[in-house]
Amino acid sequence: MTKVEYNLDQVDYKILRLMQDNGRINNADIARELGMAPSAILERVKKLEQKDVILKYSAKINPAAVDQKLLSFIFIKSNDIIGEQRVGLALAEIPEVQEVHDIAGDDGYLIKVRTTDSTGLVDLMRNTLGKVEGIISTRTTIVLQTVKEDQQVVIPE
Amino acid sequence: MTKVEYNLDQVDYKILRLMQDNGRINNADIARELGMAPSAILERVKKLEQKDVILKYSAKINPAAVDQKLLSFIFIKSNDIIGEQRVGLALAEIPEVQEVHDIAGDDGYLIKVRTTDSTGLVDLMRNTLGKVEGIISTRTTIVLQTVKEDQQVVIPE
DNA sequence: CATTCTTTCAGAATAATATTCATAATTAAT
DNA sequence: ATTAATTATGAATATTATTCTGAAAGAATG
Repeated sequence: MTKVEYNLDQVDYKILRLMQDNGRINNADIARELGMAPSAILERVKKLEQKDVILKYSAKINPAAVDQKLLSFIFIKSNDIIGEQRVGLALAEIPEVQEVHDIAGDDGYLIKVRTTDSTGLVDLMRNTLGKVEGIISTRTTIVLQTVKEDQQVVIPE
Repeated sequence: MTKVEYNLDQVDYKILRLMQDNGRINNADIARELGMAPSAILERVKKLEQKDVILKYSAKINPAAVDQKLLSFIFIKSNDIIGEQRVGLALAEIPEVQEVHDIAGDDGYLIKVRTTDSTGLVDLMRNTLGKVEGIISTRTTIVLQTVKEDQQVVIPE
């Protein structure tokens, strides 16, 4: 348990807002936006990366373009002991599983899964989930339509 | 309803894999990786952006670093008619709401919300959700711990 | 306060990448 | 086959990234 101090200031927040919105914005543009030198921006961005404030950069790909049209959420009850997460880690290794959350109340997980279609989902549940030791039951929720989906976080001040 | 043809080939898939993993990878590096000229990569990437295969680039920010430590999922029952989504669109406008999915079965939505803490969640539910017309009921699920969270999509071939 | 230590920034110099464009190669269409 | 359309290359130029030195600003110390 390492308590981390982030100590971000107003300038950091501005940089984060810009980069959250456009992960490929360049230092020169950020510098222009904030009225600073590019070299100063570079230093700050590197620091933000090192402090794990910025965790990753990624291109968001249209799931339909790669034939992953079905989105589902599955509640999974497991026999994991509190704290450990044998099942959770096994679930996390499945490529179609985008998220694994340990949830309160149900000694279980909520996972988010993308497959080609319902057949792909059934296959995944049978062939992959079925082989994970410790799963007691599942309850699947199919998404008909996604109205919003991003990971933009609210940045203070 | 516009049926779109994406027509992606092996090279596109390789580019997508690289960019999904590192949204800031540069054309020169992709070119080296694929044994092509940087200018050719640039053209393809631009095309992928225009065809909405690549939807967005973004920096993933550590929620804890900006004091958004609590993640919750909320099922929301609404009186929206099938197809319309008055409530869904209203929910999508809330900055703390990262995702809004129209789900099968319950004439309702599943939303993903980040707040500072449980107090922030209660405030949001009272002050913001409470003002959305058409919400019949809610059921909240608190996330204790996240094991995995990304939007990496499985890319074929 | 003065001094030291630390952090952050600016600005210049250089390295690397992005972008453009004309041409060649490849692929698809008829 | 021939033409048309797409995609790639390679060179030239524009921009940006990166490094580095010194200055400025802040924090900590006595």
